[in-house]
Amino acid sequence: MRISEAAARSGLKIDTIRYYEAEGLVPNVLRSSDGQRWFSPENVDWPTLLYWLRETGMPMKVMQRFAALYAQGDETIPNRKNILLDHSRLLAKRREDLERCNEVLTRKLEIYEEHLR
Amino acid sequence: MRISEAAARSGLKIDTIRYYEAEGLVPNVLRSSDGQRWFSPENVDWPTLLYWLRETGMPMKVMQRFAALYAQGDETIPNRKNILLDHSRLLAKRREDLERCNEVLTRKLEIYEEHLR
DNA sequence: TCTTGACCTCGAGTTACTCAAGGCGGGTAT
DNA sequence: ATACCCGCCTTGAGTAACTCGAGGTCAAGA
Repeated sequence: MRISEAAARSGLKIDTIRYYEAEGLVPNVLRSSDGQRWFSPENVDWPTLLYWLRETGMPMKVMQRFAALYAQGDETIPNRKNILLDHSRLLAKRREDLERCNEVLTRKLEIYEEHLR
Repeated sequence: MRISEAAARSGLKIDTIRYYEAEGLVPNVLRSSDGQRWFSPENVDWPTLLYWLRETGMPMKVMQRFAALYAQGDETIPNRKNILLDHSRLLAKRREDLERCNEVLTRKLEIYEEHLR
Protein backbone atom coordinates (compact mmCIF):
# COMPACT_ATOMS: atom_id res chain seq x y z
CA MET A 1 0.00 0.00 0.00
CA ARG A 2 0.99 3.63 -0.43
CA ILE A 3 2.19 5.88 2.33
CA SER A 4 -1.17 7.62 2.65
CA GLU A 5 -2.87 4.35 3.46
CA ALA A 6 -0.07 3.31 5.80
CA ALA A 7 -0.61 6.61 7.60
CA ALA A 8 -4.36 6.13 7.79
CA ARG A 9 -3.97 2.63 9.19
CA SER A 10 -1.19 3.28 11.67
CA GLY A 11 -2.43 6.58 13.06
CA LEU A 12 0.83 8.35 12.24
CA LYS A 13 0.86 11.28 9.84
CA ILE A 14 2.56 10.89 6.48
CA ASP A 15 5.27 13.35 7.50
CA THR A 16 5.84 11.50 10.71
CA ILE A 17 6.30 8.17 8.93
CA ARG A 18 8.88 9.74 6.62
CA TYR A 19 10.59 11.35 9.59
CA TYR A 20 10.64 8.06 11.50
CA GLU A 21 12.07 6.28 8.49
CA ALA A 22 14.84 8.87 8.19
CA GLU A 23 15.64 8.31 11.86
CA GLY A 24 15.92 4.59 11.36
CA LEU A 25 12.66 3.63 13.04
CA VAL A 26 11.03 2.00 10.03
CA PRO A 27 13.24 -0.63 8.41
CA ASN A 28 12.61 -2.44 5.13
CA VAL A 29 10.53 0.12 3.32
CA LEU A 30 10.47 -0.78 -0.37
CA ARG A 31 10.45 1.79 -3.15
CA SER A 32 8.81 1.64 -6.55
CA SER A 33 10.78 2.56 -9.66
CA ASP A 34 10.01 6.24 -9.30
CA GLY A 35 11.01 6.39 -5.65
CA GLN A 36 7.65 6.03 -3.97
CA ARG A 37 7.46 4.06 -0.74
CA TRP A 38 5.56 0.82 -0.71
CA PHE A 39 4.30 -0.83 2.47
CA SER A 40 3.42 -4.49 2.62
CA PRO A 41 0.65 -5.38 5.05
CA GLU A 42 3.08 -6.87 7.56
CA ASN A 43 5.12 -3.74 7.09
CA VAL A 44 2.29 -1.52 8.29
CA ASP A 45 2.04 -3.29 11.63
CA TRP A 46 5.30 -1.65 12.51
CA PRO A 47 4.18 2.02 12.22
CA THR A 48 1.08 1.03 14.15
CA LEU A 49 3.16 -0.27 17.02
CA LEU A 50 5.33 2.86 16.86
CA TYR A 51 2.17 4.96 17.01
CA TRP A 52 1.08 3.37 20.27
CA LEU A 53 4.51 3.43 21.81
CA ARG A 54 4.89 7.12 21.02
CA GLU A 55 1.34 7.94 22.09
CA THR A 56 2.07 6.49 25.49
CA GLY A 57 5.37 8.26 25.91
CA MET A 58 8.20 6.06 24.71
CA PRO A 59 11.20 8.28 23.84
CA MET A 60 12.62 8.25 20.31
CA LYS A 61 15.93 6.81 21.49
CA VAL A 62 14.26 3.75 22.92
CA MET A 63 12.21 3.32 19.76
CA GLN A 64 15.43 3.55 17.78
CA ARG A 65 17.05 0.86 19.90
CA PHE A 66 13.95 -1.27 19.50
CA ALA A 67 13.95 -0.84 15.72
CA ALA A 68 17.66 -1.62 15.51
CA LEU A 69 17.12 -4.85 17.43
CA TYR A 70 14.20 -5.75 15.20
CA ALA A 71 16.37 -5.28 12.14
CA GLN A 72 18.90 -7.75 13.56
CA GLY A 73 16.46 -10.65 13.50
CA ASP A 74 14.88 -13.13 15.86
CA GLU A 75 17.77 -13.62 18.22
CA THR A 76 17.09 -10.14 19.62
CA ILE A 77 13.59 -11.08 20.75
CA PRO A 78 14.56 -11.38 24.45
CA ASN A 79 15.96 -7.84 24.32
CA ARG A 80 12.89 -6.51 22.57
CA LYS A 81 10.70 -8.27 25.08
CA ASN A 82 12.49 -6.45 27.89
CA ILE A 83 11.95 -3.10 26.22
CA LEU A 84 8.24 -3.78 25.93
CA LEU A 85 8.04 -4.98 29.52
CA ASP A 86 9.79 -1.80 30.69
CA HIS A 87 7.31 0.20 28.67
CA SER A 88 4.42 -1.62 30.19
CA ARG A 89 5.71 -0.55 33.61
CA LEU A 90 5.72 3.02 32.32
CA LEU A 91 2.10 2.54 31.30
CA ALA A 92 1.26 1.57 34.86
CA LYS A 93 2.91 4.72 36.13
CA ARG A 94 0.96 6.81 33.65
CA ARG A 95 -2.27 5.24 34.79
CA GLU A 96 -1.47 6.29 38.34
CA ASP A 97 -0.65 9.81 37.13
CA LEU A 98 -4.02 10.07 35.42
CA GLU A 99 -5.64 8.91 38.63
CA ARG A 100 -3.85 11.50 40.70
CA CYS A 101 -4.54 14.28 38.24
CA ASN A 102 -8.17 13.34 38.39
CA GLU A 103 -8.15 13.70 42.15
CA VAL A 104 -6.55 17.13 41.87
CA LEU A 105 -9.10 18.20 39.28
CA THR A 106 -12.00 16.90 41.32
CA ARG A 107 -10.89 18.79 44.40
CA LYS A 108 -10.43 21.95 42.35
CA LEU A 109 -13.86 21.59 40.79
CA GLU A 110 -15.42 21.16 44.22
CA ILE A 111 -13.85 24.40 45.35
CA TYR A 112 -15.23 26.10 42.25
CA GLU A 113 -18.70 24.74 43.00
CA GLU A 114 -18.55 26.21 46.48
CA HIS A 115 -17.56 29.58 45.05
CA LEU A 116 -20.44 29.47 42.62
CA ARG A 117 -22.97 28.84 45.37
CA MET B 1 9.30 29.66 50.50
CA ARG B 2 12.13 29.78 48.00
CA ILE B 3 11.97 28.53 44.46
CA SER B 4 13.85 25.32 45.28
CA GLU B 5 11.20 24.34 47.80
CA ALA B 6 8.40 25.35 45.44
CA ALA B 7 10.00 23.10 42.84
CA ALA B 8 10.31 20.19 45.26
CA ARG B 9 6.69 20.51 46.33
CA SER B 10 5.12 21.04 42.93
CA GLY B 11 7.11 18.48 40.98
CA LEU B 12 8.26 21.06 38.43
CA LYS B 13 11.95 21.78 37.99
CA ILE B 14 13.30 25.16 39.02
CA ASP B 15 14.00 26.05 35.40
CA THR B 16 10.51 25.07 34.40
CA ILE B 17 8.93 27.27 37.05
CA ARG B 18 10.98 30.23 35.84
CA TYR B 19 10.07 29.44 32.26
CA TYR B 20 6.38 29.15 33.12
CA GLU B 21 6.49 32.44 34.98
CA ALA B 22 8.07 34.14 31.96
CA GLU B 23 5.25 32.74 29.81
CA GLY B 24 2.62 34.15 32.12
CA LEU B 25 1.59 30.87 33.71
CA VAL B 26 2.49 31.76 37.28
CA PRO B 27 0.94 35.06 38.40
CA ASN B 28 1.65 36.93 41.63
CA VAL B 29 5.16 35.77 42.33
CA LEU B 30 6.70 38.13 44.88
CA ARG B 31 10.35 39.10 44.85
CA SER B 32 12.65 39.90 47.74
CA SER B 33 14.81 43.04 47.66
CA ASP B 34 17.60 41.28 45.75
CA GLY B 35 15.26 39.88 43.12
CA GLN B 36 14.72 36.38 44.47
CA ARG B 37 11.28 34.84 44.02
CA TRP B 38 9.18 34.15 47.08
CA PHE B 39 6.27 31.71 47.08
CA SER B 40 3.54 31.83 49.67
CA PRO B 41 2.00 28.46 50.57
CA GLU B 42 -1.18 29.23 48.62
CA ASN B 43 1.08 30.32 45.81
CA VAL B 44 2.69 26.90 45.54
CA ASP B 45 -0.62 25.16 44.91
CA TRP B 46 -0.57 26.76 41.51
CA PRO B 47 2.67 25.18 40.17
CA THR B 48 1.42 21.89 41.57
CA LEU B 49 -1.74 22.14 39.53
CA LEU B 50 0.31 23.16 36.49
CA TYR B 51 2.51 20.12 37.04
CA TRP B 52 -0.44 17.75 36.88
CA LEU B 53 -2.05 19.48 33.95
CA ARG B 54 1.17 19.33 31.98
CA GLU B 55 1.95 15.77 33.03
CA THR B 56 -1.38 14.69 31.61
CA GLY B 57 -0.99 16.56 28.36
CA MET B 58 -2.56 19.99 28.61
CA PRO B 59 -0.96 22.27 26.00
CA MET B 60 0.83 25.46 27.07
CA LYS B 61 -1.69 27.67 25.31
CA VAL B 62 -4.56 26.27 27.33
CA MET B 63 -2.57 26.65 30.53
CA GLN B 64 -1.90 30.26 29.55
CA ARG B 65 -5.57 30.90 29.02
CA PHE B 66 -6.32 29.25 32.33
CA ALA B 67 -3.73 31.38 34.15
CA ALA B 68 -5.00 34.56 32.49
CA LEU B 69 -8.52 33.79 33.68
CA TYR B 70 -7.26 33.06 37.17
CA ALA B 71 -5.53 36.43 37.26
CA GLN B 72 -8.82 38.14 36.43
CA GLY B 73 -10.50 37.00 39.61
CA ASP B 74 -13.50 34.98 40.74
CA GLU B 75 -15.91 35.92 38.00
CA THR B 76 -13.90 33.74 35.60
CA ILE B 77 -14.56 30.61 37.64
CA PRO B 78 -17.19 29.25 35.22
CA ASN B 79 -14.70 29.56 32.38
CA ARG B 80 -11.96 27.89 34.38
CA LYS B 81 -14.35 25.15 35.37
CA ASN B 82 -15.02 24.44 31.70
CA ILE B 83 -11.33 24.19 30.95
CA LEU B 84 -10.88 21.66 33.73
CA LEU B 85 -13.91 19.69 32.60
CA ASP B 86 -12.53 19.59 29.05
CA HIS B 87 -9.26 18.37 30.44
CA SER B 88 -10.93 15.68 32.42
CA ARG B 89 -12.43 14.42 29.16
CA LEU B 90 -8.90 14.33 27.75
CA LEU B 91 -7.89 12.27 30.75
CA ALA B 92 -10.57 9.74 29.89
CA LYS B 93 -9.26 9.52 26.34
CA ARG B 94 -5.74 8.96 27.65
CA ARG B 95 -6.93 6.19 29.87
CA GLU B 96 -8.41 4.47 26.83
CA ASP B 97 -5.16 4.97 24.94
CA LEU B 98 -3.20 3.30 27.73
CA GLU B 99 -5.66 0.46 27.64
CA ARG B 100 -5.29 -0.01 23.91
CA CYS B 101 -1.52 0.23 24.01
CA ASN B 102 -1.56 -2.41 26.68
CA GLU B 103 -3.52 -4.72 24.40
CA VAL B 104 -1.06 -4.13 21.58
CA LEU B 105 1.88 -4.84 23.89
CA THR B 106 0.27 -7.95 25.28
CA ARG B 107 -0.37 -9.35 21.83
CA LYS B 108 3.21 -8.58 20.80
CA LEU B 109 4.60 -10.21 23.92
CA GLU B 110 2.56 -13.33 23.25
CA ILE B 111 4.05 -13.55 19.79
CA TYR B 112 7.51 -13.21 21.31
CA GLU B 113 6.75 -16.00 23.75
CA GLU B 114 5.76 -18.28 20.90
CA HIS B 115 9.01 -17.50 19.12
CA LEU B 116 10.99 -18.27 22.23
CA ARG B 117 9.39 -21.66 22.63
C1' DT C 1 38.56 37.79 53.70
C1' DC C 2 37.50 34.13 51.19
C1' DT C 3 34.53 30.79 49.75
C1' DT C 4 30.26 28.33 49.29
C1' DG C 5 25.58 27.95 47.99
C1' DA C 6 21.35 29.44 46.27
C1' DC C 7 19.54 32.52 43.59
C1' DC C 8 19.35 35.62 39.15
C1' DT C 9 19.20 36.62 33.63
C1' DC C 10 20.04 35.67 28.97
C1' DG C 11 20.92 33.02 25.14
C1' DA C 12 21.81 28.70 22.95
C1' DG C 13 20.64 23.73 22.41
C1' DT C 14 17.43 19.68 22.23
C1' DT C 15 13.45 16.71 21.10
C1' DA C 16 10.08 15.38 18.17
C1' DC C 17 7.72 16.67 15.11
C1' DT C 18 5.23 19.81 11.38
C1' DC C 19 4.93 22.50 7.46
C1' DA C 20 6.06 25.01 3.15
C1' DA C 21 8.55 25.27 -1.22
C1' DG C 22 9.70 23.38 -5.25
C1' DG C 23 9.88 19.27 -8.29
C1' DC C 24 8.59 14.59 -10.59
C1' DG C 25 5.59 11.26 -12.87
C1' DG C 26 1.15 9.10 -14.11
C1' DG C 27 -3.60 9.41 -15.28
C1' DT C 28 -7.50 12.07 -17.13
C1' DA C 29 -9.92 15.85 -19.70
C1' DT C 30 -9.83 18.93 -23.96
C1' DA D 1 -0.79 16.20 -27.87
C1' DT D 2 -1.05 19.29 -24.25
C1' DA D 3 -2.76 20.92 -20.07
C1' DC D 4 -3.81 19.93 -15.52
C1' DC D 5 -4.31 17.69 -11.19
C1' DC D 6 -2.94 14.46 -7.65
C1' DG D 7 -0.12 12.12 -4.77
C1' DC D 8 4.23 11.36 -4.05
C1' DC D 9 9.28 13.03 -3.34
C1' DT D 10 13.31 15.91 -0.82
C1' DT D 11 15.17 19.63 1.71
C1' DG D 12 15.16 23.05 4.88
C1' DA D 13 12.95 26.09 8.01
C1' DG D 14 9.70 26.66 11.97
C1' DT D 15 7.49 25.31 16.43
C1' DA D 16 6.59 23.68 21.28
C1' DA D 17 8.17 23.04 25.54
C1' DC D 18 11.51 22.71 27.85
C1' DT D 19 16.71 22.30 29.44
C1' DC D 20 21.23 23.73 30.14
C1' DG D 21 25.46 26.58 30.47
C1' DA D 22 27.79 30.93 31.20
C1' DG D 23 28.43 34.59 33.88
C1' DG D 24 26.86 37.55 37.78
C1' DT D 25 24.80 38.95 42.64
C1' DC D 26 24.32 38.48 47.49
C1' DA D 27 24.30 36.62 52.29
C1' DA D 28 26.23 33.63 55.59
C1' DG D 29 29.81 30.64 57.55
C1' DA D 30 35.21 29.13 58.31
